[in-house]
Amino acid sequence: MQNQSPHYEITWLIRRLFRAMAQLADGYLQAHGLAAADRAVLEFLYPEEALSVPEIATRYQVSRQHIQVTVNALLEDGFLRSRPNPRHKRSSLFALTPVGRELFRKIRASEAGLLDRLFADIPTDDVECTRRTLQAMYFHNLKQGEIDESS
Amino acid sequence: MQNQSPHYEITWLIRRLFRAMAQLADGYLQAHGLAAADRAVLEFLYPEEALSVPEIATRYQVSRQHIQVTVNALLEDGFLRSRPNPRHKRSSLFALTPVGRELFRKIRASEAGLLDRLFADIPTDDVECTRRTLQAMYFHNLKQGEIDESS
DNA sequence: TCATATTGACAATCTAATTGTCATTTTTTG
DNA sequence: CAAAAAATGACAATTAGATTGTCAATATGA
Repeated sequence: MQNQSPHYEITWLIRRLFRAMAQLADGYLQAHGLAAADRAVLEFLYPEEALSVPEIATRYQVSRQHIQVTVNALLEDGFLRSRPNPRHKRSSLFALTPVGRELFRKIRASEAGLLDRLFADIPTDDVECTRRTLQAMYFHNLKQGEIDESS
Repeated sequence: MQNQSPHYEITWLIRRLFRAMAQLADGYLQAHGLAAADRAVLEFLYPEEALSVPEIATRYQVSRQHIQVTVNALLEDGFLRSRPNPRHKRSSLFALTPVGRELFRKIRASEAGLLDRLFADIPTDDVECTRRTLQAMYFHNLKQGEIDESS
């Protein structure tokens, strides 16, 4: 895989890194009894923003039904609370409870150790350059993929 | 998602880029009647290397049974051919047929247009820096994840 | 108001993958 | 060389994570 174009190599590496990261992530997510979709929902709500089920589904690019189930379970477990949606009377907004916020904080702490190892030998400048580049790719990519997020 | 640590942001972007890329990939893969695993097998065999089913499974980090099914189907479709394995008499090696090679070449051509758009506005230096960084992350990551590939 | 769209709930289905099992080699080791 | 251990291919059952379809109950907007 070495002698390909740099563009191709980067996408190849993104695929492999995603799989490797997902595999590592499974470990600590399972320890908390969570699935990847649960983590994604918590992540979307970790900023102050409260979102409705359809909004989360749109951002995560999955069906609203899937997120509905995920959110209902997180609600049941006390990680989320709902409050009225000023924009839509039937579809309430969801936000993290203190417990839910603490849970996501713990998940992030678990990840931190892995991240440190993953980036151990990478110079700071390269990290920043990579961050900037991937961000440009992502938002460029998204525009052609007909999404309009702003966060 | 902006005010996180750069490390965290990079992994966040990798997750999002993977999903966005996978979604785009589905389009042209389906057009060729292929699934992601098919593409992965073709990709592993696109270099001259001929591999056995267990070897491919190890590299792709999935169960050998899964790759067995995939390889059998690709063989049936005439994209792969088998030849004796000098290292193991029962487990034959697989390589691309000319048709299979041409198929993967076409897939890569379909991807090329998407890649160009994805990297359209990224300076060459940034591309190279990102490639180098992700590669370091991947191989660092893999070592701790008990894999020992050499390609 | 009335037509259209959205939402939540639930069921059925789908896909990609894992795990389990078994007979058949193959390899290793005593 | 013989016996034990491991690897392989085939097949079945199961799982996880998601989609799609449907429907009744609201909401929204012309």
